[in-house]
Amino acid sequence: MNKSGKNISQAIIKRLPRYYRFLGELKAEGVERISSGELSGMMNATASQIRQDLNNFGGFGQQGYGYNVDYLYEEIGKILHINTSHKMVMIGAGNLGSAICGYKSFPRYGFNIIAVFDIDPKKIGTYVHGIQVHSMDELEDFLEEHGVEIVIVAIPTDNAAGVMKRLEKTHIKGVWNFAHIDYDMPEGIVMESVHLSESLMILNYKIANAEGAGRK
Amino acid sequence: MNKSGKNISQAIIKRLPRYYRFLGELKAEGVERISSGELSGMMNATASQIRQDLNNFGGFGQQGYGYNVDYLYEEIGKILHINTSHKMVMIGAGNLGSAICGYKSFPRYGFNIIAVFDIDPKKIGTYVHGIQVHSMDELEDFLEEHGVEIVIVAIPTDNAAGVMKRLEKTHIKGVWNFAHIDYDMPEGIVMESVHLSESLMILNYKIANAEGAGRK
DNA sequence: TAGATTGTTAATCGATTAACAATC
DNA sequence: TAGATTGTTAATCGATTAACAATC
Repeated sequence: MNKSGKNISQAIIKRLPRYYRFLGELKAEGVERISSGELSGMMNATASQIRQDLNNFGGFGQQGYGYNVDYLYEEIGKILHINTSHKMVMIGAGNLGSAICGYKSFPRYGFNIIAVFDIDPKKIGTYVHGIQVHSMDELEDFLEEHGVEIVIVAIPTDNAAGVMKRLEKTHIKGVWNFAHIDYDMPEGIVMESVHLSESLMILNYKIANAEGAGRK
Repeated sequence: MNKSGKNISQAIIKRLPRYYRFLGELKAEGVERISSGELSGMMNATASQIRQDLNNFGGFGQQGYGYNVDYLYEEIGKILHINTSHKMVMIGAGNLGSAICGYKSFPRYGFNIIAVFDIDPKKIGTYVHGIQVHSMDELEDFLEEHGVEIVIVAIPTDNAAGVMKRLEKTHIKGVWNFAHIDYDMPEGIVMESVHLSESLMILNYKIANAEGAGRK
């Protein structure tokens, strides 16, 4: 899990994928080694924070040398459990659900959406980016049968709580939620939400309160 | 701006839209007043934090009574500058861009996407959820002419840096970015990013390291 | 008035940054 | 070896929580 069994803070977890992205870019550019100081310049973070963060998981660097890019990329990938296969299904064949089904880079990281579910009878049996749309009636059986790990929820708010209630009784491990809802999943099921409209509101706040927003 | 001109932390800003959402729900249910204690129960936050957060912007409550739901909803809406009209354009007529153009709730909050831009000549002149697709050649002129405030960027990573470079020379106020890129915008342009794949990686990490993930 | 609950100050907790000894 | 840079401990900073006087 991590170096000493100690708990990793949310703040650190959120930074891990960003480290992974930057290291991936360095790797692609053929950079062999990097110091925390150099990374800090690229990432708008202190070198100290980078070293602290990484040391929660292990001593990946070498004094006097820095970090080997390929190795560190690999190790963070392991921490994030990337490149092991993850079975997912999408609930909701609307605009957003379809768009996510079309994400080209997901399979590359081992994230495979193997089915879509929708309540609209007209959509059932059709295909979304090559993935078949099933009836919501089949949901629980399908999840069980295929050992689905992650369910993506991309449906309107009104139906969200009902779907969550169904999901909490299944053996899935995580919900990736795009509905405008908070929901307390039971222990054993993790939920990560993307609240798009909240993100837009934050942007809006920042625009209104930007340095010098009053001037000009 | 805020009560005393003091700086509002990122942590607080991120919570504001969530308060707004919960208050909107209470309002819809016809709840008239709520105490920080009750809200705290609903929102998984301490009553103390709620009162602290709100008091950065003003004394919206009343001792012995709590907060009037309608009034507080209204006030947070003002803080977030919701319900004033915001002109936006979308860059990228792909799956994600189209999906966001189809978001029904945006116009309700004053967010209006008035044009889409794409590099694909085949898409130019077509419509995405009723919004016309323009050539990228017209971008700068269009932004200037219509006084566009926010640009949504939903394009592949490869093209993102080039587009950001063009945007930083315009008079827009904010970028809502879905591309897998970080970019330092000049002062006066705010950027808020939604990194979907990072969110999925975080979910993945949490699943792997969930309490009892090792057991069963 | 008495009870409730805010607004706000003080205490605590946690996360970030700085410093430096260890070591490649 | 000397120089560089990590890993890690200590210091600082900021955010959260607790406490309570103010007041409706």
